Amino acid sequence: MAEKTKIWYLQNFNLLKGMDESSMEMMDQNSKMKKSSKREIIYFPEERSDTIYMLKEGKVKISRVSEDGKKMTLQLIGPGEIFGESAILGQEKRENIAEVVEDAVICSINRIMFQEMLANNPKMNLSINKFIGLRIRKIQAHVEDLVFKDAKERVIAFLERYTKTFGKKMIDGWIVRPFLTHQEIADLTATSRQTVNSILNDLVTNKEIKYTRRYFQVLRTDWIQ
Amino acid sequence: MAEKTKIWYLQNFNLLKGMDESSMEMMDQNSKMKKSSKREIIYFPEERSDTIYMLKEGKVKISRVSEDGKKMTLQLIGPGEIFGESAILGQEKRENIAEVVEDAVICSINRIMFQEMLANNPKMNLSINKFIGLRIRKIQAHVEDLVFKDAKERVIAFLERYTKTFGKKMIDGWIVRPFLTHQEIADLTATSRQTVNSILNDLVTNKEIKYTRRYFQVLRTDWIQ
DNA sequence: TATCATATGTCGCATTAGCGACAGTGCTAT
DNA sequence: ATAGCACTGTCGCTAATGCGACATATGATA
Repeated sequence: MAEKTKIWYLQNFNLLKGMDESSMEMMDQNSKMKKSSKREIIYFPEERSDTIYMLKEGKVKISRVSEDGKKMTLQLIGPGEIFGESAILGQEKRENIAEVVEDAVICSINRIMFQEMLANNPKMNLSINKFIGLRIRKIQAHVEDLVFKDAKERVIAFLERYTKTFGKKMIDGWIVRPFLTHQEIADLTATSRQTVNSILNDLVTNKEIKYTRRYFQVLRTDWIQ
Repeated sequence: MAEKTKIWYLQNFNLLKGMDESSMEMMDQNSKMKKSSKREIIYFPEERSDTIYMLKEGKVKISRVSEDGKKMTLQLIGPGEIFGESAILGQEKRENIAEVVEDAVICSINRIMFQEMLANNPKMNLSINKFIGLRIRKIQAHVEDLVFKDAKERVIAFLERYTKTFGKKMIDGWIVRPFLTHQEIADLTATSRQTVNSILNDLVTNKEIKYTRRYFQVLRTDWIQ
Protein backbone atom coordinates (compact mmCIF):
# COMPACT_ATOMS: atom_id res chain seq x y z
CA MET A 1 0.00 0.00 0.00
CA ALA A 2 1.42 3.34 -1.06
CA GLU A 3 1.93 5.96 1.64
CA LYS A 4 -0.72 8.61 1.57
CA THR A 5 -0.20 12.23 2.53
CA LYS A 6 -2.24 14.05 5.13
CA ILE A 7 -3.74 16.40 2.57
CA TRP A 8 -4.89 13.43 0.51
CA TYR A 9 -6.68 12.03 3.54
CA LEU A 10 -8.22 15.37 4.39
CA GLN A 11 -9.55 15.89 0.89
CA ASN A 12 -11.13 12.49 0.89
CA PHE A 13 -12.71 12.80 4.28
CA ASN A 14 -16.52 12.66 4.16
CA LEU A 15 -17.15 15.48 6.53
CA LEU A 16 -14.82 17.92 4.88
CA LYS A 17 -16.35 17.88 1.42
CA GLY A 18 -17.59 21.33 0.55
CA MET A 19 -15.06 23.06 2.72
CA ASP A 20 -13.54 26.14 1.13
CA GLU A 21 -9.88 26.14 0.17
CA SER A 22 -8.57 28.42 2.88
CA SER A 23 -10.28 26.39 5.58
CA MET A 24 -8.87 23.23 4.11
CA GLU A 25 -5.45 24.78 4.36
CA MET A 26 -6.20 25.79 7.93
CA MET A 27 -7.29 22.25 8.67
CA ASP A 28 -4.08 20.96 7.16
CA GLN A 29 -2.00 23.29 9.27
CA ASN A 30 -3.83 22.69 12.50
CA SER A 31 -4.40 18.98 12.46
CA LYS A 32 -1.86 16.34 13.29
CA MET A 33 -1.72 13.00 11.57
CA LYS A 34 -0.52 10.01 13.50
CA LYS A 35 -0.32 6.27 13.05
CA SER A 36 -1.46 4.25 16.00
CA SER A 37 -1.26 0.55 16.42
CA LYS A 38 -3.60 -1.98 17.96
CA ARG A 39 -4.23 -1.63 21.69
CA GLU A 40 -3.16 2.01 21.77
CA ILE A 41 -5.51 4.20 23.82
CA ILE A 42 -6.52 7.49 22.25
CA TYR A 43 -8.28 8.85 25.30
CA PHE A 44 -9.32 7.75 28.76
CA PRO A 45 -12.27 8.69 30.96
CA GLU A 46 -11.68 11.84 32.98
CA GLU A 47 -9.26 13.24 30.42
CA ARG A 48 -9.99 16.76 29.18
CA SER A 49 -12.31 16.60 26.22
CA ASP A 50 -10.67 19.10 23.87
CA THR A 51 -9.79 17.23 20.71
CA ILE A 52 -11.74 15.91 17.76
CA TYR A 53 -10.43 12.88 15.91
CA MET A 54 -10.87 11.86 12.31
CA LEU A 55 -10.23 8.21 11.60
CA LYS A 56 -8.62 7.68 8.22
CA GLU A 57 -7.76 4.01 8.40
CA GLY A 58 -8.28 1.18 10.85
CA LYS A 59 -10.86 0.72 13.58
CA VAL A 60 -11.36 2.34 16.93
CA LYS A 61 -13.49 1.00 19.76
CA ILE A 62 -15.46 3.34 22.00
CA SER A 63 -16.27 1.68 25.30
CA ARG A 64 -16.92 2.32 28.94
CA VAL A 65 -16.34 0.50 32.18
CA SER A 66 -18.83 0.33 35.02
CA GLU A 67 -17.96 1.04 38.64
CA ASP A 68 -17.56 -2.66 39.31
CA GLY A 69 -15.29 -3.20 36.36
CA LYS A 70 -17.65 -4.66 33.78
CA LYS A 71 -16.98 -3.65 30.18
CA MET A 72 -19.37 -2.50 27.50
CA THR A 73 -18.51 -1.49 23.97
CA LEU A 74 -20.57 1.40 22.71
CA GLN A 75 -19.49 1.37 19.09
CA LEU A 76 -16.87 0.60 16.53
CA ILE A 77 -15.59 3.51 14.49
CA GLY A 78 -14.49 2.87 10.92
CA PRO A 79 -12.52 4.81 8.29
CA GLY A 80 -14.09 8.13 7.32
CA GLU A 81 -15.80 8.63 10.65
CA ILE A 82 -15.02 11.12 13.36
CA PHE A 83 -14.97 10.39 17.07
CA GLY A 84 -14.41 12.30 20.26
CA GLU A 85 -17.09 14.70 19.07
CA SER A 86 -18.21 15.26 22.65
CA ALA A 87 -15.49 17.94 22.64
CA ILE A 88 -17.71 20.20 20.55
CA LEU A 89 -20.82 19.23 22.50
CA GLY A 90 -19.94 20.99 25.68
CA GLN A 91 -18.50 18.00 27.49
CA GLU A 92 -15.65 18.87 29.82
CA LYS A 93 -14.23 15.42 30.42
CA ARG A 94 -14.24 12.16 28.53
CA GLU A 95 -16.61 9.53 29.81
CA ASN A 96 -15.59 6.81 27.39
CA ILE A 97 -12.45 5.03 26.35
CA ALA A 98 -11.24 5.15 22.75
CA GLU A 99 -8.95 2.27 21.86
CA VAL A 100 -7.40 1.32 18.54
CA VAL A 101 -8.46 -2.21 17.61
CA GLU A 102 -7.00 -2.30 14.11
CA ASP A 103 -3.89 -0.35 13.16
CA ALA A 104 -5.08 3.15 12.46
CA VAL A 105 -4.25 6.48 10.90
CA ILE A 106 -5.83 9.28 12.88
CA CYS A 107 -5.95 13.03 12.38
CA SER A 108 -6.60 15.09 15.47
CA ILE A 109 -7.59 18.71 15.72
CA ASN A 110 -8.14 21.07 18.59
CA ARG A 111 -11.72 21.80 19.58
CA ILE A 112 -11.37 25.57 19.25
CA MET A 113 -9.88 25.31 15.77
CA PHE A 114 -12.60 22.95 14.73
CA GLN A 115 -15.32 25.25 15.97
CA GLU A 116 -13.74 28.18 14.18
CA MET A 117 -13.85 26.26 10.94
CA LEU A 118 -17.42 25.27 11.58
CA ALA A 119 -18.32 28.93 11.95
CA ASN A 120 -16.72 29.69 8.58
CA ASN A 121 -18.23 26.76 6.72
CA PRO A 122 -22.01 26.57 6.84
CA LYS A 123 -21.95 23.45 4.67
CA MET A 124 -19.65 21.71 7.05
CA ASN A 125 -21.83 22.79 9.94
CA LEU A 126 -24.70 21.07 8.23
CA SER A 127 -22.78 17.84 7.71
CA ILE A 128 -21.68 17.87 11.32
CA ASN A 129 -25.27 18.22 12.44
CA LYS A 130 -26.25 15.32 10.24
CA PHE A 131 -23.43 13.30 11.64
CA ILE A 132 -24.48 14.06 15.21
CA GLY A 133 -28.05 13.15 14.35
CA LEU A 134 -26.88 9.86 12.94
CA ARG A 135 -24.90 9.17 16.07
CA ILE A 136 -27.93 9.86 18.26
CA ARG A 137 -30.04 7.53 16.18
CA LYS A 138 -27.42 4.82 16.50
CA ILE A 139 -27.37 5.09 20.25
CA GLN A 140 -31.17 5.09 20.40
CA ALA A 141 -31.21 1.99 18.22
CA HIS A 142 -28.84 0.46 20.75
CA VAL A 143 -31.32 1.22 23.53
CA GLU A 144 -34.13 -0.23 21.45
CA ASP A 145 -32.17 -3.43 20.82
CA LEU A 146 -31.44 -3.83 24.50
CA VAL A 147 -35.08 -3.40 25.44
CA PHE A 148 -36.87 -5.26 22.68
CA LYS A 149 -34.50 -7.93 21.47
CA ASP A 150 -33.23 -11.04 23.20
CA ALA A 151 -29.60 -12.13 23.11
CA LYS A 152 -29.84 -14.00 19.82
CA GLU A 153 -31.63 -11.19 18.03
CA ARG A 154 -29.12 -8.67 19.33
CA VAL A 155 -26.17 -10.69 18.12
CA ILE A 156 -27.72 -11.19 14.69
CA ALA A 157 -28.62 -7.51 14.40
CA PHE A 158 -25.06 -6.64 15.32
CA LEU A 159 -23.58 -9.03 12.76
CA GLU A 160 -25.77 -7.48 10.08
CA ARG A 161 -24.67 -3.97 10.95
CA TYR A 162 -21.05 -5.02 11.26
CA THR A 163 -21.06 -6.71 7.89
CA LYS A 164 -22.87 -3.86 6.20
CA THR A 165 -20.46 -1.33 7.65
CA PHE A 166 -17.13 -3.07 7.33
CA GLY A 167 -17.67 -5.90 4.86
CA LYS A 168 -17.41 -6.35 1.13
CA LYS A 169 -19.84 -8.01 -1.20
CA MET A 170 -18.44 -11.07 -2.95
CA ILE A 171 -20.00 -13.49 -5.40
CA ASP A 172 -20.75 -15.93 -2.59
CA GLY A 173 -22.04 -13.43 -0.02
CA TRP A 174 -20.62 -10.71 2.18
CA ILE A 175 -17.22 -11.05 3.78
CA VAL A 176 -15.56 -9.16 6.61
CA ARG A 177 -12.01 -9.56 7.73
CA PRO A 178 -10.60 -9.81 10.22
CA PHE A 179 -13.39 -11.12 12.42
CA LEU A 180 -13.92 -10.47 16.08
CA THR A 181 -13.52 -12.79 19.03
CA HIS A 182 -16.62 -14.07 20.76
CA GLN A 183 -15.75 -11.96 23.77
CA GLU A 184 -15.64 -8.81 21.65
CA ILE A 185 -19.05 -9.57 20.19
CA ALA A 186 -20.34 -10.25 23.68
CA ASP A 187 -19.11 -6.82 24.84
CA LEU A 188 -20.81 -5.20 21.85
CA THR A 189 -24.15 -6.90 22.34
CA ALA A 190 -24.38 -7.05 26.12
CA THR A 191 -24.35 -10.81 26.38
CA SER A 192 -21.84 -13.39 27.58
CA ARG A 193 -19.08 -15.09 25.64
CA GLN A 194 -20.74 -18.47 26.04
CA THR A 195 -24.04 -17.21 24.69
CA VAL A 196 -22.34 -15.69 21.64
CA ASN A 197 -20.58 -18.99 21.10
CA SER A 198 -23.74 -21.01 21.03
CA ILE A 199 -25.57 -18.50 18.83
CA LEU A 200 -22.76 -18.43 16.27
CA ASN A 201 -22.63 -22.22 16.21
CA ASP A 202 -26.38 -22.38 15.64
CA LEU A 203 -25.99 -20.01 12.69
CA VAL A 204 -23.19 -22.12 11.26
CA THR A 205 -25.27 -25.28 11.66
CA ASN A 206 -28.13 -23.62 9.81
CA LYS A 207 -25.72 -22.57 7.06
CA GLU A 208 -26.48 -18.89 7.56
CA ILE A 209 -22.88 -17.90 8.22
CA LYS A 210 -19.35 -19.27 8.02
CA TYR A 211 -16.37 -17.99 9.91
CA THR A 212 -12.92 -18.47 11.32
CA ARG A 213 -10.88 -16.11 13.43
CA ARG A 214 -9.66 -14.50 10.24
CA TYR A 215 -12.85 -13.81 8.35
CA PHE A 216 -16.62 -13.80 8.63
CA GLN A 217 -18.97 -14.62 5.81
CA VAL A 218 -22.73 -14.26 5.47
CA LEU A 219 -24.33 -17.02 3.41
CA ARG A 220 -27.97 -15.99 3.68
CA THR A 221 -28.74 -13.47 1.02
CA ASP A 222 -31.78 -12.01 2.75
CA TRP A 223 -29.62 -10.59 5.51
CA ILE A 224 -28.14 -7.93 3.34
CA GLN A 225 -29.09 -7.06 -0.22
CA MET B 1 -52.26 30.99 37.91
CA ALA B 2 -52.08 34.15 35.85
CA GLU B 3 -51.98 33.80 32.09
CA LYS B 4 -48.54 34.31 30.68
CA THR B 5 -47.79 35.80 27.29
CA LYS B 6 -45.73 34.09 24.65
CA ILE B 7 -43.01 36.71 24.83
CA TRP B 8 -42.74 36.15 28.57
CA TYR B 9 -42.19 32.46 27.99
CA LEU B 10 -39.66 33.07 25.25
CA GLN B 11 -37.66 35.45 27.38
CA ASN B 12 -37.52 32.97 30.20
CA PHE B 13 -36.60 30.00 28.06
CA ASN B 14 -33.19 28.56 28.96
CA LEU B 15 -31.95 28.12 25.47
CA LEU B 16 -32.81 31.60 24.30
CA LYS B 17 -30.81 33.53 26.84
CA GLY B 18 -28.20 35.59 25.10
CA MET B 19 -30.22 35.94 21.95
CA ASP B 20 -30.13 39.39 20.44
CA GLU B 21 -33.27 41.52 20.38
CA SER B 22 -34.05 41.29 16.69
CA SER B 23 -33.79 37.51 16.75
CA MET B 24 -36.01 37.38 19.78
CA GLU B 25 -38.55 39.37 17.83
CA MET B 26 -38.15 36.99 14.91
CA MET B 27 -38.64 34.07 17.24
CA ASP B 28 -41.78 35.71 18.58
CA GLN B 29 -43.15 36.24 15.10
CA ASN B 30 -42.30 32.81 13.79
CA SER B 31 -43.22 30.59 16.67
CA LYS B 32 -46.67 29.49 17.63
CA MET B 33 -47.79 28.97 21.17
CA LYS B 34 -50.38 26.34 21.91
CA LYS B 35 -51.92 24.68 24.92
CA SER B 36 -52.18 20.93 24.72
CA SER B 37 -53.88 18.66 27.15
CA LYS B 38 -53.02 15.22 28.46
CA ARG B 39 -52.97 12.42 25.93
CA GLU B 40 -52.56 14.76 22.96
CA ILE B 41 -49.96 13.56 20.46
CA ILE B 42 -47.49 16.18 19.23
CA TYR B 43 -45.94 13.97 16.58
CA PHE B 44 -46.04 10.40 15.34
CA PRO B 45 -43.40 8.16 13.77
CA GLU B 46 -43.08 8.63 10.01
CA GLU B 47 -44.27 12.24 10.18
CA ARG B 48 -42.02 14.83 8.54
CA SER B 49 -39.44 16.03 10.99
CA ASP B 50 -39.55 19.79 10.36
CA THR B 51 -40.51 21.45 13.62
CA ILE B 52 -38.71 22.14 16.87
CA TYR B 53 -40.73 22.35 20.07
CA MET B 54 -40.07 24.27 23.22
CA LEU B 55 -41.93 23.03 26.26
CA LYS B 56 -42.98 25.85 28.56
CA GLU B 57 -45.22 24.02 30.99
CA GLY B 58 -46.27 20.46 31.58
CA LYS B 59 -44.61 17.19 30.66
CA VAL B 60 -44.14 15.41 27.36
CA LYS B 61 -43.23 11.76 26.94
CA ILE B 62 -40.95 10.64 24.11
CA SER B 63 -41.44 6.97 23.35
CA ARG B 64 -41.29 4.38 20.65
CA VAL B 65 -43.09 1.20 19.82
CA SER B 66 -41.44 -1.97 18.56
CA GLU B 67 -42.61 -3.92 15.54
CA ASP B 68 -44.52 -6.31 17.78
CA GLY B 69 -46.24 -3.53 19.67
CA LYS B 70 -44.19 -3.33 22.84
CA LYS B 71 -43.75 0.16 24.28
CA MET B 72 -40.66 1.85 25.60
CA THR B 73 -40.40 5.35 26.98
CA LEU B 74 -37.19 7.09 26.03
CA GLN B 75 -37.52 10.16 28.18
CA LEU B 76 -39.73 12.64 29.94
CA ILE B 77 -39.40 16.25 28.86
CA GLY B 78 -40.00 18.96 31.45
CA PRO B 79 -40.57 22.73 31.35
CA GLY B 80 -37.71 24.69 29.81
CA GLU B 81 -36.56 21.83 27.61
CA ILE B 82 -36.79 21.51 23.87
CA PHE B 83 -37.77 18.37 22.00
CA GLY B 84 -38.13 17.27 18.40
CA GLU B 85 -34.56 18.46 17.90
CA SER B 86 -33.99 15.68 15.37
CA ALA B 87 -35.42 18.21 12.90
CA ILE B 88 -32.17 20.16 12.99
CA LEU B 89 -30.08 17.00 13.03
CA GLY B 90 -30.78 15.95 9.49
CA GLN B 91 -33.54 13.50 10.27
CA GLU B 92 -36.23 13.34 7.59
CA LYS B 93 -38.92 11.53 9.50
CA ARG B 94 -39.84 11.14 13.14
CA GLU B 95 -38.94 7.83 14.71
CA ASN B 96 -40.48 8.51 18.08
CA ILE B 97 -43.82 9.50 19.50
CA ALA B 98 -44.21 12.70 21.50
CA GLU B 99 -47.24 12.64 23.79
CA VAL B 100 -48.40 15.16 26.35
CA VAL B 101 -48.62 13.50 29.76
CA GLU B 102 -49.35 16.59 31.81
CA ASP B 103 -51.26 19.57 30.40
CA ALA B 104 -48.70 21.56 28.49
CA VAL B 105 -47.89 24.88 26.88
CA ILE B 106 -45.73 24.36 23.84
CA CYS B 107 -44.10 26.76 21.39
CA SER B 108 -43.26 25.38 18.01
CA ILE B 109 -41.01 26.80 15.35
CA ASN B 110 -40.12 25.75 11.85
CA ARG B 111 -36.77 24.05 11.33
CA ILE B 112 -35.58 26.53 8.71
CA MET B 113 -36.41 29.52 10.88
CA PHE B 114 -34.67 27.95 13.79
CA GLN B 115 -31.54 27.25 11.80
CA GLU B 116 -31.51 30.80 10.51
CA MET B 117 -31.58 32.09 14.04
CA LEU B 118 -28.83 29.70 15.01
CA ALA B 119 -26.68 31.11 12.23
CA ASN B 120 -27.22 34.64 13.55
CA ASN B 121 -26.64 33.81 17.20
CA PRO B 122 -23.33 32.17 17.97
CA LYS B 123 -24.19 32.08 21.66
CA MET B 124 -27.39 30.25 20.97
CA ASN B 125 -25.52 27.87 18.71
CA LEU B 126 -23.27 27.09 21.62
CA SER B 127 -26.16 26.42 23.98
CA ILE B 128 -27.80 24.18 21.42
CA ASN B 129 -24.62 22.19 21.10
CA LYS B 130 -24.43 21.85 24.85
CA PHE B 131 -28.01 20.76 24.92
CA ILE B 132 -27.43 18.14 22.23
CA GLY B 133 -24.38 16.91 24.12
CA LEU B 134 -26.45 16.57 27.24
CA ARG B 135 -29.08 14.63 25.37
CA ILE B 136 -26.47 12.23 24.00
CA ARG B 137 -25.07 11.68 27.45
CA LYS B 138 -28.54 10.95 28.80
CA ILE B 139 -29.17 8.35 26.14
CA GLN B 140 -25.76 6.78 26.75
CA ALA B 141 -26.53 6.68 30.44
CA HIS B 142 -29.72 4.86 29.51
CA VAL B 143 -27.69 2.26 27.62
CA GLU B 144 -25.32 1.94 30.55
CA ASP B 145 -28.20 1.39 32.96
CA LEU B 146 -29.70 -1.29 30.75
CA VAL B 147 -26.42 -3.13 30.49
CA PHE B 148 -25.00 -2.81 33.98
CA LYS B 149 -27.95 -2.46 36.33
CA ASP B 150 -30.60 -4.98 37.29
CA ALA B 151 -34.29 -4.14 37.47
CA LYS B 152 -34.19 -2.81 41.03
CA GLU B 153 -31.18 -0.60 40.43
CA ARG B 154 -32.72 0.78 37.26
CA VAL B 155 -35.96 1.69 38.99
CA ILE B 156 -34.14 3.37 41.87
CA ALA B 157 -31.86 5.27 39.50
CA PHE B 158 -34.91 6.43 37.60
CA LEU B 159 -36.72 7.56 40.75
CA GLU B 160 -33.67 9.56 41.75
CA ARG B 161 -33.47 11.28 38.39
CA TYR B 162 -37.20 11.84 38.29
CA THR B 163 -37.26 13.39 41.73
CA LYS B 164 -34.21 15.53 41.06
CA THR B 165 -35.68 16.79 37.79
CA PHE B 166 -39.29 17.33 38.67
CA GLY B 167 -39.48 17.39 42.45
CA LYS B 168 -39.22 20.01 45.15
CA LYS B 169 -37.24 19.89 48.34
CA MET B 170 -39.40 20.03 51.46
CA ILE B 171 -38.50 19.91 55.16
CA ASP B 172 -39.23 16.21 55.26
CA GLY B 173 -37.57 15.16 52.00
CA TRP B 174 -38.18 15.59 48.30
CA ILE B 175 -41.67 15.52 46.88
CA VAL B 176 -42.93 15.09 43.34
CA ARG B 177 -46.51 15.38 42.23
CA PRO B 178 -48.31 13.93 40.53
CA PHE B 179 -46.69 10.52 40.62
CA LEU B 180 -46.59 7.97 37.86
CA THR B 181 -48.37 4.64 37.60
CA HIS B 182 -46.36 1.47 38.00
CA GLN B 183 -46.89 0.76 34.33
CA GLU B 184 -45.41 4.12 33.35
CA ILE B 185 -42.35 3.48 35.50
CA ALA B 186 -42.06 0.04 33.96
CA ASP B 187 -42.06 1.53 30.46
CA LEU B 188 -39.37 4.00 31.52
CA THR B 189 -37.08 1.42 33.08
CA ALA B 190 -37.60 -1.55 30.78
CA THR B 191 -39.11 -3.82 33.40
CA SER B 192 -42.59 -5.18 34.04
CA ARG B 193 -45.41 -3.63 36.03
CA GLN B 194 -45.26 -6.43 38.57
CA THR B 195 -41.56 -6.00 39.15
CA VAL B 196 -41.97 -2.26 39.68
CA ASN B 197 -44.73 -3.01 42.13
CA SER B 198 -42.62 -5.28 44.26
CA ILE B 199 -39.62 -2.95 44.17
CA LEU B 200 -41.68 0.05 45.27
CA ASN B 201 -43.24 -1.95 48.08
CA ASP B 202 -39.82 -3.03 49.27
CA LEU B 203 -38.74 0.60 49.36
CA VAL B 204 -41.84 1.56 51.33
CA THR B 205 -41.24 -1.28 53.77
CA ASN B 206 -37.68 -0.08 54.30
CA LYS B 207 -38.97 3.46 54.86
CA GLU B 208 -36.98 4.84 51.96
CA ILE B 209 -39.96 6.27 50.12
CA LYS B 210 -43.66 6.99 50.61
CA TYR B 211 -46.20 7.44 47.87
CA THR B 212 -49.78 7.44 46.67
CA ARG B 213 -51.09 7.94 43.17
CA ARG B 214 -50.99 11.65 43.83
CA TYR B 215 -47.50 12.23 45.13
CA PHE B 216 -44.14 10.62 45.67
CA GLN B 217 -41.82 11.35 48.53
CA VAL B 218 -38.22 10.38 49.20
CA LEU B 219 -37.47 9.78 52.87
CA ARG B 220 -33.82 8.77 52.62
CA THR B 221 -31.68 11.87 52.63
CA ASP B 222 -28.68 10.24 51.00
CA TRP B 223 -30.57 9.79 47.74
CA ILE B 224 -30.50 13.42 46.92
CA GLN B 225 -28.68 16.16 48.76
C1' DT C 1 -72.06 9.09 47.34
C1' DA C 2 -72.37 5.06 44.36
C1' DT C 3 -70.36 3.11 40.42
C1' DC C 4 -66.93 1.49 37.65
C1' DA C 5 -62.78 1.76 35.18
C1' DT C 6 -58.11 1.74 36.33
C1' DA C 7 -54.41 0.80 39.26
C1' DT C 8 -52.26 -2.13 42.64
C1' DG C 9 -50.90 -6.49 45.16
C1' DT C 10 -49.63 -11.26 45.03
C1' DC C 11 -48.66 -16.10 43.41
C1' DG C 12 -46.37 -19.38 40.90
C1' DC C 13 -44.58 -21.09 36.74
C1' DA C 14 -41.63 -20.79 32.63
C1' DT C 15 -37.82 -18.96 30.37
C1' DT C 16 -33.70 -16.66 29.52
C1' DA C 17 -29.19 -16.15 30.00
C1' DG C 18 -25.26 -15.47 33.15
C1' DC C 19 -21.44 -17.87 35.15
C1' DG C 20 -17.96 -21.20 36.74
C1' DA C 21 -15.48 -24.99 35.26
C1' DC C 22 -12.77 -27.44 32.32
C1' DA C 23 -11.43 -29.69 27.97
C1' DG C 24 -10.04 -29.02 23.34
C1' DT C 25 -8.08 -26.16 19.53
C1' DG C 26 -5.38 -23.08 16.85
C1' DC C 27 -2.12 -18.92 16.53
C1' DT C 28 2.07 -16.96 17.18
C1' DA C 29 6.51 -16.20 18.51
C1' DT C 30 10.86 -17.88 19.61
C1' DA D 1 9.01 -27.20 15.39
C1' DT D 2 7.01 -26.55 19.52
C1' DA D 3 5.60 -24.31 23.72
C1' DG D 4 2.42 -21.50 25.61
C1' DC D 5 -1.39 -18.61 25.56
C1' DA D 6 -5.60 -17.03 24.07
C1' DC D 7 -9.74 -18.47 22.08
C1' DT D 8 -13.54 -21.81 21.48
C1' DG D 9 -16.87 -25.47 22.83
C1' DT D 10 -19.83 -27.52 26.18
C1' DC D 11 -22.25 -28.70 30.48
C1' DG D 12 -25.08 -27.87 34.33
C1' DC D 13 -26.60 -24.96 37.91
C1' DT D 14 -28.73 -20.75 39.43
C1' DA D 15 -30.68 -16.20 39.71
C1' DA D 16 -33.49 -12.83 37.69
C1' DT D 17 -37.51 -11.55 35.88
C1' DG D 18 -41.31 -11.78 32.58
C1' DC D 19 -46.04 -13.03 32.36
C1' DG D 20 -50.72 -14.81 33.12
C1' DA D 21 -54.21 -14.90 36.42
C1' DC D 22 -57.00 -13.10 39.68
C1' DA D 23 -58.22 -10.59 43.94
C1' DT D 24 -58.41 -6.12 45.98
C1' DA D 25 -58.15 -1.11 46.34
C1' DT D 26 -58.68 3.60 44.77
C1' DG D 27 -60.36 7.72 42.97
C1' DA D 28 -62.84 10.16 39.16
C1' DT D 29 -67.27 11.33 37.75
C1' DA D 30 -71.93 11.39 37.16
